[in-house]
Amino acid sequence: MKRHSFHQRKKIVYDTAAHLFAKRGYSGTSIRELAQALKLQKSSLYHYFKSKEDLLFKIMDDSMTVALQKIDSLYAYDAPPLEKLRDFMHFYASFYAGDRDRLILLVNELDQLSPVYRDRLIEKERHYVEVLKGILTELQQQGFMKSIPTAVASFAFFGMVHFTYKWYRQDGQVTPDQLGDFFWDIFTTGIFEQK
Amino acid sequence: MKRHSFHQRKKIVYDTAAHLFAKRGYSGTSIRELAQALKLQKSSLYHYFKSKEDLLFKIMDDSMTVALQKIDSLYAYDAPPLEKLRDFMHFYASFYAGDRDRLILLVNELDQLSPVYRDRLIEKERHYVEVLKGILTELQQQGFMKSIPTAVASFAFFGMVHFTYKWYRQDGQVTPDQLGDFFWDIFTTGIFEQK
DNA sequence: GTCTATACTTTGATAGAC
DNA sequence: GTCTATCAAAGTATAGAC
Repeated sequence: MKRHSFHQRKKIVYDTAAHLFAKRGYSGTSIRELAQALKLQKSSLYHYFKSKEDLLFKIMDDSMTVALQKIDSLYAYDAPPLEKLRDFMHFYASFYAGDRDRLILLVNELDQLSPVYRDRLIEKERHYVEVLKGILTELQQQGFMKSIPTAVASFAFFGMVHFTYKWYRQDGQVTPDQLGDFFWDIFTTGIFEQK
Repeated sequence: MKRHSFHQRKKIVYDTAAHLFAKRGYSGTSIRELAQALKLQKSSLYHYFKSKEDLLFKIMDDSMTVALQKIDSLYAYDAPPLEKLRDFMHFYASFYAGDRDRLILLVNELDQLSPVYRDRLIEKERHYVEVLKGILTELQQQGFMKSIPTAVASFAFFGMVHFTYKWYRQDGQVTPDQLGDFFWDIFTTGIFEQK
């Protein structure tokens, strides 16, 4: 560890923690185990975070912040809603296919945080949903979309994407980009053959 | 508690455990907390299960067994694949909308079990997936379905349904049956307006 | 920054009286 | 079947030397 800079070491600590938390759960992972994985003593870890909860929060917050920045940058320009939807889906599907550990934490471990921390993340989470709902509303107003509630449709989409961590493997036959294509296809026109 | 039969008491214990495990996670819930919720002493609980892990396993196994029985009974008769798909989706969507706690455990806590227990459940889980993949394969052979990989389509569906625990509330505006309709609609023909 | 040593709490589980 | 009492192990976190 000493061969790296503080920032590099910190990243290793956080990545390793994210990996263990994702694999065995936040509550199911002890500081001891994290220390063993890093070949450090428990006490040494507290140089990189002030508590276990603080560690989880920072991992999750960083991940959401990065994702939100990219999503927002997708909308700096004014595109037609159909194009926005396609971009959103491809970005979202591939972003988390590329960082499975973080996806797992964001989906599963939010409730492990105490209210103060949790509320700050829920607000960001809401932002994701609102972006998609906004696009769908636009699509409906322009007559492109069925009259399904935008909330139901949004959560159907997030369900498809978030669930990928249970089965999708990046080293398999389907690339993240293809995955985005499949999801786009299913979500917009369904699995049935068009007549 | 004493006013009920052993079977009734046991059900209360297991339901309460399922609720706590779902809410705060298996690792995040202590036997102490469960005892408090039931107004019993910790030690008294061990009359109903032999270990915490045993408790989790039994809750999950019971739930999967019931679901599998119902799913299999849906296929005792020979229906066209289109009808099977519709039945499967409606059953699945409404079954777990009605027992949110169990759904959460099945989706989230499988990895908390040691291999011996886990493997038995994974086998049952595989059965769910195989049923749906089988239906989709039939649909493809008969030319009703696009050439999307059946695995991707299956997991897209399970993602939509499993994710409901994050947002769907039975006391809201959408009934479980309507939810099944919406999912059917999205999954088969997508959110876009048909031309 | 990392170590040793330690404080203190909470954990799952058992023994044995009633 | 529920209780009191108790245990060993594991949990998070801190103090202070180097």
